[in-house]
Amino acid sequence: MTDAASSTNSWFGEVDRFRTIVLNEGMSKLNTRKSIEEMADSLFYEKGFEATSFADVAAAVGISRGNFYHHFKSKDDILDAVITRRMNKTKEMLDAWDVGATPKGRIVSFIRILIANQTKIMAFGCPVGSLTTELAKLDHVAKDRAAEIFSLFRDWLAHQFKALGHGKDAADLALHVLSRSQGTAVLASAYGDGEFLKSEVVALENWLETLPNKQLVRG
Amino acid sequence: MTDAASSTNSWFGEVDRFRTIVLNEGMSKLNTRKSIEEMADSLFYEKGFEATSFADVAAAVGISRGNFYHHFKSKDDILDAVITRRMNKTKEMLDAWDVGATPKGRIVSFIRILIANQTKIMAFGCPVGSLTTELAKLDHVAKDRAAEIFSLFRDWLAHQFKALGHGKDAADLALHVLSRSQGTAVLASAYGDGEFLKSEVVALENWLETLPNKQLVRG
DNA sequence: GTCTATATATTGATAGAC
DNA sequence: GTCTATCAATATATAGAC
Repeated sequence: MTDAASSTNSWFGEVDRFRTIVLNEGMSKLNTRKSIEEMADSLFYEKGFEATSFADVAAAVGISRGNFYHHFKSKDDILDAVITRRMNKTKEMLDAWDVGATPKGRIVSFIRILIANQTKIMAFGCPVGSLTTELAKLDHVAKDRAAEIFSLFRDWLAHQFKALGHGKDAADLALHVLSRSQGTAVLASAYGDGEFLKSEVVALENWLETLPNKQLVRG
Repeated sequence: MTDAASSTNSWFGEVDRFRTIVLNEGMSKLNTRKSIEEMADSLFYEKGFEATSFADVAAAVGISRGNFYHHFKSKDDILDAVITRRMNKTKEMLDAWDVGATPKGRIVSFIRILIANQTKIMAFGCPVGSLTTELAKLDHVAKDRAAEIFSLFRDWLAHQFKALGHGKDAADLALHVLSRSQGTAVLASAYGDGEFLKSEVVALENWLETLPNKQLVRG
């Protein structure tokens, strides 16, 4: 696990359904906005966007609801900030994976997100997949922006497959890996089944290993 | 497409984001409950459970909100009825697929749900996967009952794989097919990408075709 | 920048007339 | 069985004191 990865609270960490009040005492002014983004990120993931109210976020951060609107003008405004935050965290994580690894090793890093985040995924599913699905149902303006988080992974994966010599099929292979990981998250969450999650990770790594070896490019 | 399948409004039919009022004139009393179940089923699928209000369902059915509570005592009560309805519709569909087909042909029928329901899946995802994910986040008591819809498919698929001679791996293969279809639905919905959906269906059918041929049992 | 108080709309749910 | 009227709670959002 990289530092960039472990700092992303919506992807990592322990499940806590009883989080209530996190006091804001002594917090600098600028950091209040960051705190709101961080807690909204967690709550949107763990409760869903619709089911999370301003009161929930305000209570979790430890500020009043009124103060809230000094930092964000609407709920959609927070959603936008959360999506931006997730994109930045994702970029940090992918950048960290790029250091000192082979293309195949990087793809394995991606696959093993499922293992690293197993507890949260079994409780809340995938933060990206569940958000895009909810925003699709709401016909929300931010739906496409949320899908761009997927695109960060997709393009990064395609880049790795290109490095492995799958120039022509790289985009398809990237979407395939993304799709397999999404299905695993949905079922692991529905059943709370960690063994299934692990077995699908093994199956996906085996699939990767038995891909036709086009060529090996050090990247 | 079977009759049982095409009568399930939450799985089939055209996307209609502008459905508003469906008049209830001349409807018999007993059918009002059924109408509520049917509209709630559609709306829970298309808007999500949390985002669907009593007013939404009542307006769609064409009754007043007050009348609503004569048929259901709470929102959770409707959810329960919707889950029961979906389980019954699923059983009808699987029973229909059992008639006059080989085990492999039946599995193909399942895989091609993605094609048959492509329009709705691209707009709203999979009705089962999206509901279980939402209920998991809400920590809802009906979460496990919703997952039982998955189990109907899982057990039915496992039965087909057993008939194909995969006695030992039948359960794992069933979950794998379920997982692949879920991932396809999530990404097809996030991107609104029908070409990706079709290509994953082809890939899944190819996977099925290249499975080691254990034995062929007519079922 | 943060708070309390408040406005307004909508939520799930109830009471009682017809 | 269906309706109108209404409830209490909560939602997003605003106004203004400190």
